[in-house]
Amino acid sequence: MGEKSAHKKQFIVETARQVFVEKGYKDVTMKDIVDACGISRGGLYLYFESTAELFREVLEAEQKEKDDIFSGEIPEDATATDILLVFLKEQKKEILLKKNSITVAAYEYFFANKPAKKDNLLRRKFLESVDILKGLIEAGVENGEFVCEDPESTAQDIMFVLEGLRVCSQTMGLSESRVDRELLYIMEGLVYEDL
Amino acid sequence: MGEKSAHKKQFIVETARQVFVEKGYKDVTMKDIVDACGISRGGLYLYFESTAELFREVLEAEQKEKDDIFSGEIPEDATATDILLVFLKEQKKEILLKKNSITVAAYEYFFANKPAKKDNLLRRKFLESVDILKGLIEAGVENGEFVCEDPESTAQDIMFVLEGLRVCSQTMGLSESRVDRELLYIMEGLVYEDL
Amino acid sequence: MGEKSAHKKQFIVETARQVFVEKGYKDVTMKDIVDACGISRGGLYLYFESTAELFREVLEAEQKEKDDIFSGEIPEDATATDILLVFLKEQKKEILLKKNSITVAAYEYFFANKPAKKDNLLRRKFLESVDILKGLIEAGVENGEFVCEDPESTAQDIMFVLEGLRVCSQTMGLSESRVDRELLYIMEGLVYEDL
Amino acid sequence: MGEKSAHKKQFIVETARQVFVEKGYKDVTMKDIVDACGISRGGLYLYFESTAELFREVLEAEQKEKDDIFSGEIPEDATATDILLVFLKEQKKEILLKKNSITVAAYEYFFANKPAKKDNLLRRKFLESVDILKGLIEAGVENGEFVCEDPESTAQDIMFVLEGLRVCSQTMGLSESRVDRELLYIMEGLVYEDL
DNA sequence: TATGAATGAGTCTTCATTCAT
DNA sequence: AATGAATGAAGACTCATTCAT
Repeated sequence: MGEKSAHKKQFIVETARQVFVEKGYKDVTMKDIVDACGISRGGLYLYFESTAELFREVLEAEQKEKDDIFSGEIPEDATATDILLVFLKEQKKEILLKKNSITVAAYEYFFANKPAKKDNLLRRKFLESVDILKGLIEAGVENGEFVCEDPESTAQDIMFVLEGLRVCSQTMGLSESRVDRELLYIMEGLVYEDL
Repeated sequence: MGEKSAHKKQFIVETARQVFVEKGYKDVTMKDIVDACGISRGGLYLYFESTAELFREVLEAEQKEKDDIFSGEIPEDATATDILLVFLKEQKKEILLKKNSITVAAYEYFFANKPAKKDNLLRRKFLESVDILKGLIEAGVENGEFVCEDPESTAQDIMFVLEGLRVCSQTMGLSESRVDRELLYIMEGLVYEDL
Repeated sequence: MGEKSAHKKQFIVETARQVFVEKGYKDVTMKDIVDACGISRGGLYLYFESTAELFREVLEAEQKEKDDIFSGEIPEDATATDILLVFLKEQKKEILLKKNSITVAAYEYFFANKPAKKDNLLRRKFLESVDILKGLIEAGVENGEFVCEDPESTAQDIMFVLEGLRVCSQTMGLSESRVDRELLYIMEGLVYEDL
Repeated sequence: MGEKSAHKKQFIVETARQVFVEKGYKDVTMKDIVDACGISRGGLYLYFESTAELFREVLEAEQKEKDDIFSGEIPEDATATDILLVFLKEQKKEILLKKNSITVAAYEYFFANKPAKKDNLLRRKFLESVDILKGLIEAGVENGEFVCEDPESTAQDIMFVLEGLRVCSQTMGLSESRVDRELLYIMEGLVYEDL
């Protein structure tokens, strides 16, 4: 595949992402992609043989873009609390977003397709996030910001809560205040002053 | 609709439930139902005009069966801790179940269909559960079993965690030990001895 | 068939008439009739084996009701001109009616079903009307009201014009003024004073 | 759509025309068209999304072919009488045709679909014909061939008669002699010598 | 590489008709 | 006579996929 083709492939992936964001995973047809991209049916098949393959590439591209769970800017002298707050704020934003998130499509995809554990992007991302959070909590404990006996479990707990918020937001709707309350609850479980 | 028809309708709902359990929501066609039930195409339409309507009835039937989140047996002299443990154990069982659960289908349905808040079964069930948990925690605090400053937030937190476990289990797979660890984490946050 | 059955049959025919008036002939299903009559599917088949048979009975009932083309009241001392005007006025009313007329359904039926000439109700009615008109014109000529060299051809011409107005009204829409103009044209061709 | 596709589209329209001629409008299914054309179901939908759309194109193609009501040959030195005779002869031919005419299908279509007046092809064609006839009659009056006080009303009258003949022919059947008699009646109402 | 016409399998939905009660 | 549940054939429509150009 030449350079030009690579560009086209990337273009398709980016365009397809929007389609998946808007329609989820299962409802997207090859025609939807073709129409959105303005290319021919045959043309699409030169690059992707199914929506499943295309979706996997969308997810991978997604990963490359934010290889860090902190897409926000973090100042040099930020405390652990600062960083955690930034992280939770970003998660909150994404959780409350009705559209423009690939979340629902990803759930739909992984409900139907169970890749081997090591190939499961959602799982990798989850574990990665747990790890980073764990490090952050340990740092906070170290410098006296946080109180936490089991940083790993706490990190995992936070991730499960976030996943719960995410899915609840998409299935039953969540008000901002309800999300705030939950995130506050998480923070209060960690910071020293509250005790 | 006579008595006989009512039976048939119930039979269809029960049979359809299995189909939804096996295939999720979106992949299920009227033909799948027809085949599973061994009835004619036209016959099914006498009772349900779409898979959506049928699925709603499946969910409602589901609700009627367990109108209480504690389907397990609870002894008269059970402590709050006992009851909470029973509840979490049942949740764990359901979370780890690969199949035989309508969970995935329900998620798929509610991703695609957003009923008004008061009609949203998932939401109703969630809030109901929060309420019951809250009562349980308050009772535990009362008699000195639990330590909890904000029972409602804690109850809600537990429910979000469970929802997170549920969706993670279905999308990335969860080992029993990981679930156990998380549930233990929840319990430890509540019981007195841990402090 | 007992007396009671005859009543029910008549009830079905009358109810079905309304359905045909509203939906034309081809779009009417047995279910439409069943619903309109509030009877059972099987029940309808006891009396009529198809919409075609039912429609024929509707037409026949129609005929019995107005066995005369002059459904309006005609005073004893009416002149030929008076009678002709009454007739044309009634025709005009029917022609301009958007609904409540069986016309379209009848056209649809006879487009698809060509009964033998003697069984063709539309034809019988047409010829009958020509005959009556012819007699009327002859009477008018007799007493000097009309000028007409060939009453039969004139009668037939009038009927063709009315049929043309009818079908044009239903396919392309006709304004009242256009109908008036045409009917006036017909009258002027007959009455003496105009020459 | 490329040149080739345009040909195929035209082929479908022409083939469909025959189907509509044979079965009328309402009884024609997409399958009928597909079978007649020897193409696939999906293929047809590439060009037309319904029988209604297809039928409209058939009508439009019909119009393009004979954009003049005089499809017959008219010699240079023809009199108004000649031309009118040619016109009526063609009309007669079409009226008496049992098949090969799109008439019935058009009636069925316009019974069920009432386009805005300016979009109603039947109406446009009717008014156009009235206009041409009016011009012809005026020319005939000018040179002494015809006697007519109101050429427009007369033209309209002729068109209503023709429409009446057309619909009667298709619903009750008309003998050639009956049509001849009516057309003769029309001519006699115009030409000078008869008075 | 790229196109887009073409295919045909699959699903949805409606309807006339039957038949056990 | 009357009911209405049940059937299955038939038509509408969509979609993944192929293939000649």
